[in-house]
Amino acid sequence: MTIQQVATEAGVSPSTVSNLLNGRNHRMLPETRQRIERAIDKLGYRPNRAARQLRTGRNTTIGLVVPSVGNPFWGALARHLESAALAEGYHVLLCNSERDPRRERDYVDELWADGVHGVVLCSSLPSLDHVMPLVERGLQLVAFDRTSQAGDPASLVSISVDNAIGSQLATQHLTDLGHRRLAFVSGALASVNRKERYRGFTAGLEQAGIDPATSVRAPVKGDADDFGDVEASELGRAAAAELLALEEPPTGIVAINDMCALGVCRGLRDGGLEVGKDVSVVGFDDIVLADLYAPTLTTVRQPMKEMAAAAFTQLRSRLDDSGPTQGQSLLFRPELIVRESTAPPT
Amino acid sequence: MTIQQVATEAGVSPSTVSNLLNGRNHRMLPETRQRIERAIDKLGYRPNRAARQLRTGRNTTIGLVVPSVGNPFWGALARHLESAALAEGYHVLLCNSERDPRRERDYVDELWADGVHGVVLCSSLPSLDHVMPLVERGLQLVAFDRTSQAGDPASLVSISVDNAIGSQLATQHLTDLGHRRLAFVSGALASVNRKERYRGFTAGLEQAGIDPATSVRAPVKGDADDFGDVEASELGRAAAAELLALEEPPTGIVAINDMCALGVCRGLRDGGLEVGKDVSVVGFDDIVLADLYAPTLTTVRQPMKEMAAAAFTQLRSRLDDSGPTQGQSLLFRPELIVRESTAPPT
DNA sequence: CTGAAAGCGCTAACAC
DNA sequence: GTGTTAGCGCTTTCAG
Repeated sequence: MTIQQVATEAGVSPSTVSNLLNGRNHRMLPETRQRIERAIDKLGYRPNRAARQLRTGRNTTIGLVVPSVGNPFWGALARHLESAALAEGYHVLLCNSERDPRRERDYVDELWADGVHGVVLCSSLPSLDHVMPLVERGLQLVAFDRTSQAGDPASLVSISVDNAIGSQLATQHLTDLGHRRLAFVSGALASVNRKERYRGFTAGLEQAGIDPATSVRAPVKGDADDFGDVEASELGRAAAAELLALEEPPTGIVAINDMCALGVCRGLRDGGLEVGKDVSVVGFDDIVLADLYAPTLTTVRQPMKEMAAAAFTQLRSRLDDSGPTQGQSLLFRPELIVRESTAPPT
Repeated sequence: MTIQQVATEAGVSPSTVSNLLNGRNHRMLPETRQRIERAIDKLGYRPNRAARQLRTGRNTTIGLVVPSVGNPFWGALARHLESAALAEGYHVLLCNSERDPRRERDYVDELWADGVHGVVLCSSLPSLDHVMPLVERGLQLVAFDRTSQAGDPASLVSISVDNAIGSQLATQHLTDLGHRRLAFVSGALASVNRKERYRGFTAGLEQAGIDPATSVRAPVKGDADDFGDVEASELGRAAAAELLALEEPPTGIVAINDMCALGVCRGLRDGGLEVGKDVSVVGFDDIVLADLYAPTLTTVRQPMKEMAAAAFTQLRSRLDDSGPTQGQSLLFRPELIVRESTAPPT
């Protein structure tokens, strides 16, 4: 089923069919157009993308590289980005880096080799050097959940929630409730957003007149290898056990994200404590499960839908050349969602 | 960066480079080979996939169409399938149908138009008629989580857990504990696997000498529109409310999947009941969260990793022409995982 | 063992 | 308005 056959069927030349296919339909008689459309329908013709791409160097696929589809947060991003893309006739190629820098780079390379010119990269890495060569050759990059850094490519778009504010809100919520002994639970602070969340935590403490030095960041050990997402829950659980073993366990815990928070809750329960009573826990992300859990989880919501839509819009306008070529940062406002997992200390 | 430039650099012809690229390297002197490899490295050459595909009609991408990446169960499938594919140099293009039959068909069409010849389809639909035209043209299809049906294409591979046995195990577990008033909570029984799970439920009841007519399938209303996955939890929650309003509420509940079960637990809690004490709940899938929830969720585990690996292996061998062309069904054995959400009735 | 040549399906100048 | 033409980068006979 080629454009040639359609042309023959419609009694026109391939280029006329091509013109129609590419929206240059003012260039032909309405009746010609009709004939071509009928031929297309009759033959069930679909343009061959490989040929089209070979010719134009363009395509309508964008890449999405996420740390882990095992975490519903990233699943939600995928859904929303896909919806936005689909509505404009774009496709999304989803890649799962498992927070492995090599895999991340390999995927971006692969995407580029596949002719994908726009990628939404949810990178855990502080530096984007590993993808710079491609950016220099024209790859359009949107960094998601990672604010701009000094060494970033000039054309980079960054889309992120304000992580520092988010976890400061979380922390402040706990101090407002009267908690004084707080802990921050995370894996390695190996990514930009994690560092910022930690910064928000300490800022929140200081604001409440608590010396950050007296608070705990757990787990203290194992910072190097505990960076996963599915593992986030296991990590939270283990961290909770560690915290409970302290002389003066914290009464309030800020977790790096909801999966981790859920693990923390599990760990506290292992230790015989009741979350939302003996200990308060705050998460980050507001995944669907936060509202299902027992107790329901107080957390910091990221406006995912808006962020995903922005990511697509930015990418699209740059792929079109219709947008600015200058980089920019979009920082979204996080929102504290208070539920049952937090309460005044007993 | 074309094959021509590599050829020039290495002082050979493009076809020799192509031969090397395609594993026909016995056809050349070792030193020629060396020269070419050096040239490739030096120039950082990567074959253009579009061109290659245009020429050969083949590619190394497989499609995965899932009902919803918002459900961690499908996220887990994506991860495992991707791992298996990656190890063999294949890519996975993930598509999210949101259980919309039209979207499902459109995606399969799109994939085919993109030159994808193999698709893992997690279809909710009893009939695969909508993709038959493509199968007739050579699309290799693996149906996941959907057992073979009478009208299916002869070449179809089906990979699924034995759903009937799974939910029979779940039901039996409840009856063994002494429960006599049971309910089955699901959205519309619109898919093959859901029907089977329901069948397993009734089989389990009969085996325990309970008349299925006295048990409840909830929700009774709204069967048409409540077929989603993220919504599964909301549905479970609403269903629980309905059940509690009955004169004699069930003491044991079998849910269609874990997300739904989590919603049920939430709904029971809304009603002031304690799961694993006042009421027992069993899920299906064994998502990561089943073991995090409070109480931890008794559920039926699907051997996801093995199933995903099988899906890829089957697809691959058929794309290679190295496998059988006959269809086949692979039914995996589910496993009951007993946790805290089930206990004898009080 | 290596090279020359044809063409996959499409698009975009450029003619007419 | 519509057709002609020249490739995009690659693979694969078929010659040498």
